[in-house]
Amino acid sequence: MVLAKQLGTNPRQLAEKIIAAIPESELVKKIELAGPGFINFFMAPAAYHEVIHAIIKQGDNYGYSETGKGKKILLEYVSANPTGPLHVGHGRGAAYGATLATLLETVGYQVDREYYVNDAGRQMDILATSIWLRYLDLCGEKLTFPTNGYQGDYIWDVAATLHRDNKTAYQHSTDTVFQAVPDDEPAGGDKEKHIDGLIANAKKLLGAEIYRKVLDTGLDAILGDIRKDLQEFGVIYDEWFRERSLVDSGALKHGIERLKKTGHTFEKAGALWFRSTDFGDEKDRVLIRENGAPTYFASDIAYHVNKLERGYDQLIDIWGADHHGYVPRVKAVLAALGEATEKLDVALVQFAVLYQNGKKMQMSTRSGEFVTLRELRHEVGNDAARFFYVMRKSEQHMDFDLDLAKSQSNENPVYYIQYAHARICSVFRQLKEKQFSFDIKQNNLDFNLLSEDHERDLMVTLSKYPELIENAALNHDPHHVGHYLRDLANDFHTYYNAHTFITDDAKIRDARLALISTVRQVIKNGLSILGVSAPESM
RNA sequence: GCGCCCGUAGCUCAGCUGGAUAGAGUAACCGGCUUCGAACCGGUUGGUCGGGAGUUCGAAUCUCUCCGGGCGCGCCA
Repeated sequence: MVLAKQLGTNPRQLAEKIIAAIPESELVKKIELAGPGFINFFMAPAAYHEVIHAIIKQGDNYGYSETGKGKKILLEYVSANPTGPLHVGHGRGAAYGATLATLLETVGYQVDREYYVNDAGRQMDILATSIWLRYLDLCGEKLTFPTNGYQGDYIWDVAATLHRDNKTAYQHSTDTVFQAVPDDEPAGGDKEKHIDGLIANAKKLLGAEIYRKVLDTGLDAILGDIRKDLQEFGVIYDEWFRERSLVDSGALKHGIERLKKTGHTFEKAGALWFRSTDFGDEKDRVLIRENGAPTYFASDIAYHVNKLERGYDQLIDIWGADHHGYVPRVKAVLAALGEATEKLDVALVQFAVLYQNGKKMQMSTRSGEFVTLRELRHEVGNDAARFFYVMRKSEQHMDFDLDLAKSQSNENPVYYIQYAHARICSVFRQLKEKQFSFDIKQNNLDFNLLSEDHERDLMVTLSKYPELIENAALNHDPHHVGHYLRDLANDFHTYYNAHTFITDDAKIRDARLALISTVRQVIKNGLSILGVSAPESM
């Protein structure tokens, strides 16, 4: 139909010519012209049998390909600020990134997984100060906690550790701590100026060394918690890249220098700027502030330069959708450096909007109001959480009903798929109990006996798996895998209810057992990509 | 105000590189267990694909515009 236009003929006539030109094949029973110009191929049964042989032969590797062979990808994901525990919003990026990484490996890419740790900058100062103020409270000081401080309970935990290990060694009177600090918002002041004043006093009173110790106590505790959380969620990393290391290694300076050499930087009002508008950004961006401190953007430039210099063919960043406005300026950096901007692919993951008791929940690390990823995992289990997250297209806004997730976990299609797997395992257990035996490797299996419609449907679905994986990987769309597995499980359950596998006819029995064992294999392979277990019973 | 993302069945979502009567789950109703696990299966009901215009032989899919929702527009990160 596409060609017809170019050839100036109508689609049906062209289709007839094409059909006439197609050579005969044993695998094709007949070819038909249909509708506005479709060509339908009716396959001979033997064509479907190929897939069973392929799955038996390839086993765990069925679905693998070498499309990306020799190509290296760096995938950076989650990278949440280490200022508090991961919440359910981060879980989506974690599940998406982990699944995408596995998918890309499945189609042959070499993938390195990386977490960028923002352990420098103002957020860290606010964290350290928040901890110290809670510590002072534990020392018996009476004080009003700043509006802009981190108010979560985990801050108390860190403060308690600090107090236990150091007693009152870092105590200062509330008067001196709040000396010359501008009023907080509730008192009619500016909350930003208020917290900045407290930070300045903390640094002055504690001295650089102790201040750093307070900060690191918090950073280590929180980052350690994040690592453990992700690990338990089956989300792994090859590298935890520290923002601080950019300064220590000179990479920050190096990144700025490289950008300077392109001639797209300039100085204005005592600051160093990047003329990102040369490359389509909305406005120019500051690299080095008037006070000499580099911006977060400067660090990020250095980080991306570093990534590029490590020799990757492709960089993938997974960010929360709230950072979408940041994409043009990072792309502008690549353009300025003469790199192809397509080399960096930023995947924006939309927020999960949480509902509890039918009401929308607002989450904020700062205010301490959030549902943690850990709570969710403990409530619904890792498998259900992983599957639920990755069932939705990443750029789709997602409604997450916590009550539903907790109370009726059977709503999650993951159980439907796992059940199919467990059911097949159960059939093989039954087989043993009934004193039958089955060897998948026997060479006298006769798949011509698989003549039922349900069996053909199953074989067709199974044969689509490798192509599905390829598409899901290359389009960065892991959600296709979940939907496919649901369809496969549905084909199986339908088959199961319609026919008996363990029959007295050994030939039919063996053929059917071979078929369902390939179904089990594909379910296992697919769930494995999603980071979900394939239980033998449930 | 400008920019990006989203809008498909009562609800939660697929389908979007243009193709045949728009699909699942769930909810509602009907039916199926003496037989390999009923956490299952079959069926019925349910849709102006947000509205409008355009391109095309053909539009949920591409373009424009409007409406509705989310997010972003710092010498914060």
